[in-house]
Amino acid sequence: MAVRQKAEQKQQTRNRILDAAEELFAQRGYEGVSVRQIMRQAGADVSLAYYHFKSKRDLFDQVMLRRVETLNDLRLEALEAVERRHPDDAPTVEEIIGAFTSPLLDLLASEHDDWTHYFQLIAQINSSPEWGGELMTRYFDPLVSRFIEALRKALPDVAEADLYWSYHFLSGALTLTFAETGRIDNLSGGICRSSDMRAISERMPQFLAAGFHALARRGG
Amino acid sequence: MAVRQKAEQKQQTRNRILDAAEELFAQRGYEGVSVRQIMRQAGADVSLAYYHFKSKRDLFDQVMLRRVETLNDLRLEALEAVERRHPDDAPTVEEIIGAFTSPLLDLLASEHDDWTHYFQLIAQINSSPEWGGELMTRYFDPLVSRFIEALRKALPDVAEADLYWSYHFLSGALTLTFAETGRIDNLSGGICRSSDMRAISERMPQFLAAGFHALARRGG
DNA sequence: CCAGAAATTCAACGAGCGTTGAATATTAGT
DNA sequence: ACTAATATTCAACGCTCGTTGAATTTCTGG
Repeated sequence: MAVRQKAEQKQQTRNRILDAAEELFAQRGYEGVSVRQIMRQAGADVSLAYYHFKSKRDLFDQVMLRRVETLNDLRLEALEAVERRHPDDAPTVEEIIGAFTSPLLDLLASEHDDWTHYFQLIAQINSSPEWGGELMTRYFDPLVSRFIEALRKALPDVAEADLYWSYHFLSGALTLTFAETGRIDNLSGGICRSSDMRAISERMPQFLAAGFHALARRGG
Repeated sequence: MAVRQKAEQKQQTRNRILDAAEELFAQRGYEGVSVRQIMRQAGADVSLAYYHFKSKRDLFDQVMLRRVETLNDLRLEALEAVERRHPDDAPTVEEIIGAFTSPLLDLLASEHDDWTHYFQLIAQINSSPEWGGELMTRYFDPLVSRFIEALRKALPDVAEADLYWSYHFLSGALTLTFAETGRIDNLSGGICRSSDMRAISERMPQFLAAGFHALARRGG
């Protein structure tokens, strides 16, 4: 039964290319990596990249798209689970932020595939003027708006501007943390490790929820 | 009196090159910009770059170095001013964070030169695995350690790990905010603007100080 | 088993890259 | 005014870049 063998192989190659591209883009950025380097790492000929993808830029977009739906679905699911646990009242800010962050931690702990490089890539995109505004908006806006709506319910008296700025600070803390640059390892002299997801999940939602409440008090 | 004319002109050219490099590196990253593009924007010949600087990488390092001392001095000065106002007790967390952030706002408001691109560049460096760990440590570690020391005094019962993680979240929020990617403009539909420094200075220290206190309560 | 499709390789293009050494214009010291 | 030092330009090097079209191997359907 060698049926469907070719199509499977094609997907497999395509994924090997995407894996290599994801890792290298995450490490050195879009412009810092050549198609030749990607294909060398993928163990395939240069021109094969242009059989599977339209251009270098298209390859980059497909790297982004491959995982974004999974991520958004998991986050939405986590938020809905939290809301189901509160049929009458609103969930707490900390619970909502937990639903936003814990899927990232779960994915990093997954055995099937490695999300490390994907999160590093998003971190770089997010703080780049060239890509940050547009790409992040395109891929994450609907989901983020959904979370902000939930946060608005949890903080009924918060001013709109305070809500968006709070989310912005959250976004910065989140992306730097998952960028895993090793900065905190250096700075703390080894007390903290970038890769210590347990330490992060125990602290980040608490830290950020307190920030949200502090700004919400401003308006009320 | 045309004395010293040549040396002045040299500094002027050098600064034109640094200005162009700073802006382009900030927009498209180190690898995304060629020496030729920089020199075109500076209005000078390509090879002049190699008269003033050893290499592209050296040019990049000098872009970093040109402003880092000014920035670190202002921040240290702001911290010491805050401490002078508290001869007996410790300053509050919010005051310390204010000393860390307000120099950035002051510099952005300065008329003499434009710090926008420098902060954008640092934001990208900070969240890049390639540069983030090492470069940030090299340029900012002594100053940051000094601030962490002040924060430790303001939060006497805080655990070391909580302190470093809190600073890490602060660093993420800060760098994304000064990256001015326009993300918050898109997301908020115009309610918030990346360039609204007043809105930032009114909110960021408060938000972050609340986070520090929340984690400090964990240990105590 | 054979034809046609599909996946992969080979070879090359024009362009831009970082960098250099020699030539030239400009200024400084005497 | 002349010379030496300095600042800037010109021309080119070898290399890698993104991309393409044709050749070739590998699999599929009848």
